[in-house]
Amino acid sequence: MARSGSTKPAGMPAFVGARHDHGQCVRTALGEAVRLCAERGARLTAIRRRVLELVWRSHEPVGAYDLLALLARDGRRAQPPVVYRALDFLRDQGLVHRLASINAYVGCALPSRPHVGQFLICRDCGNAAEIDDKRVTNALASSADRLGFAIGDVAIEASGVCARCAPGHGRP
Amino acid sequence: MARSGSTKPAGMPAFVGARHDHGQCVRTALGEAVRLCAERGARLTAIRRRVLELVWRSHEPVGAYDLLALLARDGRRAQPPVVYRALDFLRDQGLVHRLASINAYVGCALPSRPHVGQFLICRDCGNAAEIDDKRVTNALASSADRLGFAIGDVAIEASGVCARCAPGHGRP
DNA sequence: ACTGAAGCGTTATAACATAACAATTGCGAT
DNA sequence: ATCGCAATTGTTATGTTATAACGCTTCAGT
Repeated sequence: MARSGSTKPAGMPAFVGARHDHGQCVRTALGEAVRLCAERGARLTAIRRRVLELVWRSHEPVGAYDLLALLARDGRRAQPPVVYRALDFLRDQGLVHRLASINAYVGCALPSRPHVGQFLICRDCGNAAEIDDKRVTNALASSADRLGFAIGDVAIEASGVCARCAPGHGRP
Repeated sequence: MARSGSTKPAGMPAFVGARHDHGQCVRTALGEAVRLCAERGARLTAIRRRVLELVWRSHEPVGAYDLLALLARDGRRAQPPVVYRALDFLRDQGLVHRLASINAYVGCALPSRPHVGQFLICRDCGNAAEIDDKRVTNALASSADRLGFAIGDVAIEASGVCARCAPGHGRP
């Protein structure tokens, strides 16, 4: 969260506050997505864009079938493959991450450069914060290296309780 | 693998060789399990023990439904909850880890003390190596700490290609 | 032996994901 | 402009993983 009370800086803060300007999060994310896709010649079609918007509805990771239900509210009667394909595209573009430990998807806070997502997932509020601690990835890479293991994809996910939800922290 | 060609030391090597004495792995793992459960007053019942044995059939993580099929070969006509309950127990006891990224289960190489499992999963041979690099967990803990996030469970899983399966490495 | 708790068997269903193929759309080359 | 190819989307069906719920059995302590 933005514990300092500051508004969102350029890099998404780890845990956003309850009253952060989420519209700004969404605008930034969508803007970046449009820009990056254009740059790459990737087609951010209507449904892909819509799924990305829906993923960004909040900082709480959302399940594929939840997205399906949300699309249904739009009047679309989409089937599972529609959502999974959109998610695949968005993941390929680095716009969305999948959290394997909870089978859910979350918008990427740092889509412009490739990185290994590290997530802190609050069991209470459900929010997920993406961090990018190079010490973690470097250490893992070095261990793998020593074993001659060539790393492809990495999933680093910690579940626990965020500061805002910690006992003793009066809910702000 | 046991790159040095040594036999299995006290701590399981990261990637075991093709010709390692797997019987020894199993005996050690089962022995430890019996000892730890006795120590804790936890009941390693027949089915739990059998599931643990089956998980230890190889170093390749195994799916719950695969275990079900293996149990069926024993003549048991077990239903999914039977396997999941056994796995839950074994996980509670730290005897088995779940790999969220591939929905599979693997025997714990270091069951006697609690630890955060870190896994390298080979896409080619399917084997999973458990490592325990404190730099990784310390770095993650420190990042979480700085955010006031209290870590509960952690999943760290890297998929890639192990040394034995690497191109250019004549299969031994 | 009695009893309460833990474990197990069983049925049913929930939740997550993909295969396969048809229909449509976008888009460059002619 | 329109042809033809490739990418995208629609749709049906099914596969895979996991859990809820409830009754019966077994075990340990008294």
